[in-house]
Amino acid sequence: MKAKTYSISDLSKEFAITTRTIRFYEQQGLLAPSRQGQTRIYSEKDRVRLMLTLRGKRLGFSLAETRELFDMYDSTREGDEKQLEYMLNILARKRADMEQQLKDIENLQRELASAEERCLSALSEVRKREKAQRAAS
Amino acid sequence: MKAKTYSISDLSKEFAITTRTIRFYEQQGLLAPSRQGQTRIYSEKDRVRLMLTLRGKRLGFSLAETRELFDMYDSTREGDEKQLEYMLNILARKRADMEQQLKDIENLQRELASAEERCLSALSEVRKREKAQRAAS
DNA sequence: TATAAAGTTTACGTTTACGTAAAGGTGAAA
DNA sequence: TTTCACCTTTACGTAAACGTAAACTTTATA
Repeated sequence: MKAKTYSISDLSKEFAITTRTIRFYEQQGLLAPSRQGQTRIYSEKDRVRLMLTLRGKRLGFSLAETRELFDMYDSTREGDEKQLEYMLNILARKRADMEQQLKDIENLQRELASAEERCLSALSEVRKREKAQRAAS
Repeated sequence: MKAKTYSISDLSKEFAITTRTIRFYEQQGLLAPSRQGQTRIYSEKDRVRLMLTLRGKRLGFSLAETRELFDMYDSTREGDEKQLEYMLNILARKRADMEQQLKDIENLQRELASAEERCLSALSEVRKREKAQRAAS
């Protein structure tokens, strides 16, 4: 039952972020580490929340949005009807957002691939010409 | 040969953004509309760039990044070897980013779906209990 | 015991991406 | 002709997400 814990620098190293960032997330209500005296002690749950927060960032979520999702997730246990309906709405919106992002990414991937092709062929053109030039000198 | 053009408010309506935003993007070098006197005239190319800029935003690109991509795309025509190699590097990085985002989205979609399930079953629980309560009164 | 290494709080600074006036020009309709 | 509606520039304001520095405590180690 020895629950694994982490120091702030453990987490900052693992996720390649500054301790300032981690404290800031706490201040924004995203993390709630326990304390040992003054020092923050992070549980596995805190670590997961940090991961989720960072993933949220990669997906364009604001910290406030992520926090809202966390809060709702927690309050879902209480089973308030209004809350549940509200959460379902948010979930539907997020899912729509993700659908859009999927399309965006697929399109961009296609474009990046074709840009890469054009780039490579332009590059081989340049190199062919260089070679010809060297041969002629 | 009558090339279609757009006014600033045309574009602001189409994309549901303010004219301030559009002018700001121009100031950041993302758009380059021609002028008729003082008034800006947007070409189809401008419109496409605006679309791409907005998509970039949805995918977490900064305006500076998007601008860099535009600039590179344009300068690719000139076929400078260094430039081409540089662009290929950037393209590779972006593709890796997009791969990560794809994974992020797939994971989040799964989680949203399961959160929705839990939410719905919690909701039906609540309603069942309410019904029972009404019947008992 | 002193000195580094890691932790803390407080607080002002910075960048990005616009928002929000203020003050004015231009052309068409009433 | 005046009154809209739409355009312009200039410029200060702002929210989000940290960066950075100062000043201090606690713990480990030489």
